[in-house]
Amino acid sequence: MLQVLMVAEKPSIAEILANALSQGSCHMKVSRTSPCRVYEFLGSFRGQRANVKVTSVLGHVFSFDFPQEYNNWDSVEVEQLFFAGVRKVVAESGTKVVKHLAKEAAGIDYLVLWLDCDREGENIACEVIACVKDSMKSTPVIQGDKANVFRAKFSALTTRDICKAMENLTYVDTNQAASVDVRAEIDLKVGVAFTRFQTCFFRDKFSSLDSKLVSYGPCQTPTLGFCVARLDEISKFSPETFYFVVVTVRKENRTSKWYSTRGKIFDRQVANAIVERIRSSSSVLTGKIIDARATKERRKRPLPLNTVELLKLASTRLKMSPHRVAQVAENLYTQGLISYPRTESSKYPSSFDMEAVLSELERTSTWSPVIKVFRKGNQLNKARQGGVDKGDHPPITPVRGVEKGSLKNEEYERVYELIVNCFLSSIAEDAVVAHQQYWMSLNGEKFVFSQKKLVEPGWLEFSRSSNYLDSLHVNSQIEFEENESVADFTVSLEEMQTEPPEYLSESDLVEMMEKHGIGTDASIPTHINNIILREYVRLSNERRLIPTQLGILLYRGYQKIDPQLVSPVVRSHIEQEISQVASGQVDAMSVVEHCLNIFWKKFLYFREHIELMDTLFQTVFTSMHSSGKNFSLCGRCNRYMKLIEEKQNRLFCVNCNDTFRLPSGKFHIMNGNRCELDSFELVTWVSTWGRPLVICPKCYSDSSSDTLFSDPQWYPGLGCTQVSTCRSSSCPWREWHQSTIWLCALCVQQAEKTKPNNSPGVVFLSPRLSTQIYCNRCNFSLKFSQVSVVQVCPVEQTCETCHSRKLLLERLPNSVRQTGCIYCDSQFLAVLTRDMPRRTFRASPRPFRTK
DNA sequence: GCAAGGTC
Repeated sequence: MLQVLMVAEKPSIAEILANALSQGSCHMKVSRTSPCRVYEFLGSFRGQRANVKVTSVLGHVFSFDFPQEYNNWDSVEVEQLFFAGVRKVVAESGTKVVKHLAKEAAGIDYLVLWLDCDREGENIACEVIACVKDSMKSTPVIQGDKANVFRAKFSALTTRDICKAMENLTYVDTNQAASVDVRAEIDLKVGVAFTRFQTCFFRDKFSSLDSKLVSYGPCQTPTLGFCVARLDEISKFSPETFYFVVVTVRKENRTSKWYSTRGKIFDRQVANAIVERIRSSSSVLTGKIIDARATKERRKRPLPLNTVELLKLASTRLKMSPHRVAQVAENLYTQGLISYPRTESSKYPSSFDMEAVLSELERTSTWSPVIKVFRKGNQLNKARQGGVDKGDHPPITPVRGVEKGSLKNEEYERVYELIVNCFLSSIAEDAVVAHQQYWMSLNGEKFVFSQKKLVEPGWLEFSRSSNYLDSLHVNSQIEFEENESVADFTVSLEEMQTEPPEYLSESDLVEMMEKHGIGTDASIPTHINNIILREYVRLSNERRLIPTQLGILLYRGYQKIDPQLVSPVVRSHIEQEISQVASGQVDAMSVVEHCLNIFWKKFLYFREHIELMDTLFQTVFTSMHSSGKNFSLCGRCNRYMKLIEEKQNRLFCVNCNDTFRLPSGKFHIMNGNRCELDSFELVTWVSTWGRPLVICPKCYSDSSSDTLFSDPQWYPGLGCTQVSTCRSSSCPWREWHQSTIWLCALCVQQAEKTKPNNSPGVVFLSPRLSTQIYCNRCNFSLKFSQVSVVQVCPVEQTCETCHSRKLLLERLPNSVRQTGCIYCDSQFLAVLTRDMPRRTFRASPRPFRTK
């Protein structure tokens, strides 16, 4: 019997496929180790009996990365990244998948690939082939008569569509797959190179720039660009005052507002003159209706829904972030309730069965009244002209009818409802609005009054943009007749101001990104999220994107150096080149080389002119040179270094132009005590949680970056006195280290309970008052009573049970000497009492020095 | 530590 393996892009689709293809007769193979489920059934393949297995991957199995040696930021020249040979590595989510596929493909005759029908899908298809090539019965052949690897292309997860795809198997499109690799390599190299360079350049330069990463990306940066460009429009705007001459008419207890046909008047004097002229009329003033006109206006029904439109609508109407909407829609899709939610098409294919969707909805009690209304008022229209069929997937529509309240939560309900409403709107009749207008002449001035009324609601009945609908539901129209005289009115001036454009809304941004080809419909939400996370923009309560200072500076900097870097045009250009690879017109290698060559040159230019951006940063972010106060002495040049107290505390030597990172907390100067190793002046560090400790800024800075918390020799807070980095035996502060005992039991207990990442403090014997023990992190503190001399025994004499260092005591009054462990020896515990008051310590503070 | 693209 033939052995056939089918692979989908995600587990949920594998399940749907298996059920559809086996008519529900498949069974799930249970395996704890597999990352993805496997379904099995007996069926047929190409006319033969076959044992069919259906499983999946979890998106991409591989991703591109630099070889290990390129990962060191300090040793790799950034420019070299452009010439590095990148390799495909197993992606984090793919580690188990590789083995899983190889195992399931053992001995199969045929492989059928059911990945999503886009370029990424073709690329993943190739990844799957790479994983199974050594397991299949014979070498994979992906084309021609001898092919044993096929591609199934489906556009909806209905049984009908799935079976149709099965009957029309095609081949993997390697050109499309290659185009994805091209994009990946270019994005990786360009993004990483610019990001590393910018980050390193600015990080240690500006004290108040506490962002760790100053990233650049071919998608995220142009996205930021859109937001700042709008800010520019807003700041360039200068408001203007304008006036309307208004006549308020009362008739049968109702008022109507009539506007002068002159429209906006920007000159106040002119506007006043007009009002005065009417008011000062010598005769009794009456107006006369000189014209009445009724017209009808068609409001076209919306186009069928695609992803971008869904993201926009959900942001404006449901106030949901694009990121969240994408997640919810994806879920509705995998539950089989809506069609594939990532599509660019806004035109139903000719085969699309609207009636089937309608009757599916009609089966539910929630939607059946709505469908009834629909059938009564609407012909089953073909959707409006003007949509495009991108050939990927059909527009987003409901697939199954769902009762209200049966979905996971409110968000799901609302997104589903939006999709149903959009579907109904798209196939309903156009709406018709009656437009009634009257003209009146008053002392030579002409005024117009207009009112609208919804005559045929059409699609508006299903659209939830109720604001618009409400505005049309006027109680009743006010009517006038031609030649009618109007006597009861007042004339006034209405003052208004032109308004600046608003910050970009999420919905606007999504639209602009789509228009310029920035990101895919699946990744647009991620990019928006990204620039928020990096603090280049922030999201206002009205879901508008407001650039931050950092975002603005970056944008302006790129504009000064190379405006193309923030321009969407570059991305579009790359996309075009890639499309040529996808269609097989150009080979992948030459496009990679061509594009990287361009960006390499851009990089060199950018690096050469970075001071243009630097100047901008200097105006806003405080430079190290001008901030901070003179503090302790540099061990190299013996001049004062500046202490900069920000999120990340630092000491900066203006003379050596070097930065030393300090832990968080407060610092005091020590009177001239120097580190024996590097001559840097020692400082006292008072952390927010514990006791003061002495540290050497240089030793700390050097050690803190590469020391692991798991190293028992290093616990933050141990200060200069810790063993692993300080090799000086004559340093007087080594005494501190010599008095350390072991980890604080209370901290350890606490860490086990709550935050395992927080390393515990260390208990040590007070060097000043040798009858006290305290922890440098928590407020744990002990005091000896009836003991005269206490010392910490040498390192070699540790407790066999708990590894803490033993203490030497001399008991009063007989001066009996004994050694033991404070944690394990009961006789020790007897002379220890808990020392409640928390002591504070200060190492001879003195006034700050000045230059 | 860094991109963008899948999906979890």
